[in-house]
Amino acid sequence: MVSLSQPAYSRLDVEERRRRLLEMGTELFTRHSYDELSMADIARHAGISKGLMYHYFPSKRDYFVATLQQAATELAAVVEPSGTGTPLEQLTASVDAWLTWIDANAEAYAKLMQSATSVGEVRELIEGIREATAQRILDGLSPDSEPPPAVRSAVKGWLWFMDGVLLDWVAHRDIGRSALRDQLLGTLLGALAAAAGPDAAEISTAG
Amino acid sequence: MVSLSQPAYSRLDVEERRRRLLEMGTELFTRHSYDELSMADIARHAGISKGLMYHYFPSKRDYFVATLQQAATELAAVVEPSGTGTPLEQLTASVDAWLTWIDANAEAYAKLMQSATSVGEVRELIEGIREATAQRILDGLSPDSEPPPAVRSAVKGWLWFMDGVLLDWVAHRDIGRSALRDQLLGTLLGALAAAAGPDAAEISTAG
DNA sequence: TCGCTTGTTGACCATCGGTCGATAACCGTA
DNA sequence: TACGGTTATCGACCGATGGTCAACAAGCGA
Repeated sequence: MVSLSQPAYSRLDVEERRRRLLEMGTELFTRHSYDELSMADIARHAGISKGLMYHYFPSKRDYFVATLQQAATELAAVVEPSGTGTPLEQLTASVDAWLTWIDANAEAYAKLMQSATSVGEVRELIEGIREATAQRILDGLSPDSEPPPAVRSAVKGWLWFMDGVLLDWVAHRDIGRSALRDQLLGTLLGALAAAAGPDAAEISTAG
Repeated sequence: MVSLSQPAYSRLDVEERRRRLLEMGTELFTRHSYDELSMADIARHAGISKGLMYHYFPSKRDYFVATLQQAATELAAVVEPSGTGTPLEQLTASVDAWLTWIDANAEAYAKLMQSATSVGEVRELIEGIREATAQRILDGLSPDSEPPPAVRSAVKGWLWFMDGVLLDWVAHRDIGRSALRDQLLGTLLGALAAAAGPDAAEISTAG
């Protein structure tokens, strides 16, 4: 009477299990915030024991970050400049791709930005992206020389500007995508002009 | 032998105790991050029991937010526009005051921004400040009419720009305060120009 | 000196992230 | 079909944390 014909659980291939857990995680974490979910919750939701979660992911944070990795790499590929055209053209294309992606994944983007609230790793991840992007832009501006502090500051700040505008955008949705792209790029030029000093303000509009 | 002449603890007036706890908190939280400190730690540091902490503050988050309140109101008063002069002059003064405050409290500012990482309430607090500030600026731009989406977006994004630039500033400290102020204001003008459309870019430099 | 008010304590609880030895499902082999 | 080894999986357990609460006692007024 004790032994049932059906096994108490089914063994899955490691990669298969891992894949399922990640898939489920991406969905769970877009619906609930990081600390709304306990590992016990997640495990229960997956129909496995909590211990097994830790067999596949060393920590809750690791699990969370891993669920973002997929979207992150996909996103990085999209924004990656083509390598052809002037730096400004490349940047325009990148921003355009970036906006298109967010347009389609607004919820995920907002959730990501908000999740920086709970998970320090995400903040570092975002900060890392900003840093790398800033470096690319600065390289495009002056490939060889060290940029003046004001220019570095302007580019860095502009990336914050983008996130602020984009969060506003996904919240309101009352601006066209191409108009927004032009506005973003225009602001970068304005910021660079301001960085060059008030006397040089006409530089940005002259070119 | 059991009873000592000295009492085991001393009773303090409620407001006095609360004041001390807040004062100690502001100092503790600028040295350690939110989740580096447990309530037990804090209580031990204050020489009281953990239970008493919860007698004065309903939760750890509440305690944390309360410690920020003091600095936040002080800061709001500093940045509050004088009410005299043109909107641009008022804004200039506000930014200047803002930079001066950060110059003196760089550590606290960076810590605050970073602590948004751990405590959702702080993020909401910052977001609330941005919202209110944006409204003030928009009122200064066009007191009566609803601003166009692009303008609202530009102002909102500029406030993010500020935080990005300021974090960069406190990290590097390689820009003069007045130069930075001019750069910030110049960027706002550039952002507004970009919001008005690429054709109207000369507006910002014409004035 | 007594008794009341209430600031204060310390034991206690649920939950969380995380660990680990035991168990049993599945596969290769005979 | 039975067996044995591999290892995916379980579930009991741990220390720490945020939070609760009944009981205690410091200080004050009568």
